[in-house]
Amino acid sequence: MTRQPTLNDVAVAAGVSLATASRVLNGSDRKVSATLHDRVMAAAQALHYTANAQAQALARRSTALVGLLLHDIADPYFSGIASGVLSAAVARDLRVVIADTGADPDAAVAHLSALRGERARAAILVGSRTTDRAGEKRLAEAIGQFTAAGARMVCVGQPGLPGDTVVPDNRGGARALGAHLSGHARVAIVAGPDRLRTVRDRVAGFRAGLGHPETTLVSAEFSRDGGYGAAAHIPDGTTAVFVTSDVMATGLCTGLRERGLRIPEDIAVAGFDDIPVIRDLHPALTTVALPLADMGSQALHLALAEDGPSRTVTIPTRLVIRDSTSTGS
Amino acid sequence: MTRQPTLNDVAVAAGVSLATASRVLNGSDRKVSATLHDRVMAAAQALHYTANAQAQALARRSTALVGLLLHDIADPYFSGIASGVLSAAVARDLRVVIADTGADPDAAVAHLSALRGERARAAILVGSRTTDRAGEKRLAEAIGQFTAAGARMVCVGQPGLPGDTVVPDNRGGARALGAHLSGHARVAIVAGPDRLRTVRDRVAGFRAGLGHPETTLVSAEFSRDGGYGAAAHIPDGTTAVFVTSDVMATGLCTGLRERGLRIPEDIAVAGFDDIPVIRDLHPALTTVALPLADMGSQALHLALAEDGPSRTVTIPTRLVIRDSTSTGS
DNA sequence: CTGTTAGCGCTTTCAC
DNA sequence: GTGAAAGCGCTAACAG
Repeated sequence: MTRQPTLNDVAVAAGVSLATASRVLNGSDRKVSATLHDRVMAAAQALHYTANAQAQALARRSTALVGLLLHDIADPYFSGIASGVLSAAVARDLRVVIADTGADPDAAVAHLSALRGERARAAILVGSRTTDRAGEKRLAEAIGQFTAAGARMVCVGQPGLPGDTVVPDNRGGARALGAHLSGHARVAIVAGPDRLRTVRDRVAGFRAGLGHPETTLVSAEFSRDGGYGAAAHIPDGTTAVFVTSDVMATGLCTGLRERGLRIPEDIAVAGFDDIPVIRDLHPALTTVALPLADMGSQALHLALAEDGPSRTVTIPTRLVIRDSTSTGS
Repeated sequence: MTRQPTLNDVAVAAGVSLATASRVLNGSDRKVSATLHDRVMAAAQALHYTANAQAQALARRSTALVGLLLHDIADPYFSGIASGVLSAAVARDLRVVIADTGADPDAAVAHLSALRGERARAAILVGSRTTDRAGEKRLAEAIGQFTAAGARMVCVGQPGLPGDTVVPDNRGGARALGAHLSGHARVAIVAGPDRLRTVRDRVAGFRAGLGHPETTLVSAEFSRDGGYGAAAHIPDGTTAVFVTSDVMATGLCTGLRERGLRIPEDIAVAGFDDIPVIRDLHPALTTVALPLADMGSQALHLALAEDGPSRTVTIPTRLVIRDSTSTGS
């Protein structure tokens, strides 16, 4: 546990001033003679010098930190987006501070405050789902304080909050899927919480594409278990189900199967998002594909904007028909 | 984009000294009179003051940062562990800087160096799989420099590197699975890269439990596609396959099915890890269960140790028999 | 109990 | 081209 070498140590070892050492080691436009440059580099190398990021941040009044707030990193939807954020971040030499917000809206508020303390350049909030109006308001307020400090806020998949937004074309994608299933007479929808704009858009789009009203609407948690539980509420005779997310659909399929229903012979099932694993379900799941990693990268790019007004990036979707609806249409 | 209020701003607003403001706002054991305390709190509240984490770190010579380095956050094995790390971190008021290391061993080296610059308290490295000896050596060296600075290093699922270690009982778990499949005469193993100790332990344990040699050993990438591709190399007549990870097994099942094989009637399949989604495969996959989130929390706890020698935590495993091997045994 | 003051390690004018 | 010195915002002795 030796003390980390400081820039001063390097300067002394190289026989130059602090300023010179700083100029050669940490990108400055000022010129330094080749001789001194090499001496400093050699000294830094020998001492295994690494600049103290905190001290730099303090002196420079800026950091390379970006916050990534997501509902649950273990959920493939979120980890897919996170993956895109991480790869874009490393390409831009940014560091990512990550946190799960879970079901608690105030968790996001708390993390936003921490990020403000860390002087993060930006924060990316992915699909925080808040249960209460009051919580949502506190969140909006926290975002306001965060951006007031000069930081950038990007929300992914959840429009309506201040800041930049990356949203899929939920309505359009769902409409295409509805059209795909429009041949079915008895259609059920398993929807996540109605308060979520995402859910509403997907349901509305699906209905528009279907062309006739669904026979059943089941509301459930936006999780695998939510979908699993919803299986019990699908009426006999239903021939197709649209589920507002793949994660839910995955659970639903298991639940339907336990009821003795065959997919797609007895009942077709389609989801939304295109998380990787659904092509390995049996049958593989029809879905509306989202470029998850790409959404993450785009969010990071928005996060880098120096200033300017809020922008919204709409992500196009793509209908992917697989075996879970093969007898449909 | 107003300037963030500083502690000095708060002190002035409250009419107290910098020191007093510091004492009430940022936990000190020193006592402050109730009057001043309240005045400071009120001022801080009014200004939306949040301490500059960098300045604190510099003055305190310590941070609340922990690094989390994983192969690929989009892989459910890693995101499961990450989830445990995050929940343990938030409970201890630690911040997590995350990065994917991918296939490149030097990515881990680079991130470790960045973490050193950030004066992170500890780093958790999850299953970095390096291809070359030289890279591994550079990694060990980077870990050496990291810990020399007084930071703690924890490796998860990958013994052999300096620092603390969290490893599952791969051998024991695989042995139980081998015993479960010992009734099969023609057994194949689909193994990840042989250079990985994890893979070797799982293969060795499985063989010990099986009690007789397997008929085929297929080597593949430690990924879904690796497993998928391996399906082509399973000889006809094989009645059971052990795959060294669930992610690979997931791909393998799809590949086998495309060959027209029924699971488990024609061929039983078993994996390892118990990632959440495998219970929703059809048939649900038999596996050796690992408490992924728990492993992550344990890693974080090891990361918090003040000092002392390296420790190793062995994680017990549990055989979970599901339908993919139901005709086996 | 409260205030003064010297740093923490680095960047950045401003002189030389 | 190089160096001296003044901070960046906060903590922690050290005096009162």
